[in-house]
Amino acid sequence: MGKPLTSTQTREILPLDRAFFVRDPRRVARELLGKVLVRQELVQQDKDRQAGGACRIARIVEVEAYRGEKDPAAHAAAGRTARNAVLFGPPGHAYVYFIYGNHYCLNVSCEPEGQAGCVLFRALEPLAGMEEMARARGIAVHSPADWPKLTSGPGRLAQAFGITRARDNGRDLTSPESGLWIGDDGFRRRSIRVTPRIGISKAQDKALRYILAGNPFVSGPKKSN
DNA sequence: ATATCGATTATCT
DNA sequence: GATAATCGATATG
Repeated sequence: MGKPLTSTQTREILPLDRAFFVRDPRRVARELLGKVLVRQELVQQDKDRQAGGACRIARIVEVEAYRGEKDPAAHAAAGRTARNAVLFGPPGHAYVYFIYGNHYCLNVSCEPEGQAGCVLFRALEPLAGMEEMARARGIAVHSPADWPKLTSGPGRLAQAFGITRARDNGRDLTSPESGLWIGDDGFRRRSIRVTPRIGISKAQDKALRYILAGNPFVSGPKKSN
């Protein structure tokens, strides 16, 4: 691709703390742009936690905010159920749901416990572990031009990171110990764009989709980027 | 480039 | 029984 991508340099990644997620999901969504999602299994070795297995890292470039019971398009709109219970629990945890009989989608819970706001991950820019992502996706990747097929779209990124409801629903995304977490690698984003959400049938007028302007990994029709 | 459609199942009415 | 925060394939301009 001829376009400038966000940095792929390897630097220390610091996990986000719980307080980051104790805010309105619109604010959390905006702040999550430019952060990274990490899948890194940790194994017990002697008395230390060691990194084990392939490490997958990707930058968050597109998210949507869902506003709990105030939001007709949110899964929590009708109150707490068995499916959405995580949304009403503590902030910073993974809410994973299964959709269209085919795909998983990843969200992170926001706001204080008892309030059900969340942020949906819609697209990522792969930074490391692309071979592992391709294997998880079941596709061949021949060049960087194929990378968007790994993580552009909520179903795709979940599959690339091996995320399922059975495995990851309720996982604490603030701790590297959990093997799936969100961190800050020092990247400083430039402009952000806000648009209506994609793929919903209710509350379509509200602008609650946040993207890194011009990033080639953002999903959906080009005009919405 | 845009449009339409089928797949496939957990969840809720 | 209907629906759904999607994807990939196919058709058409």
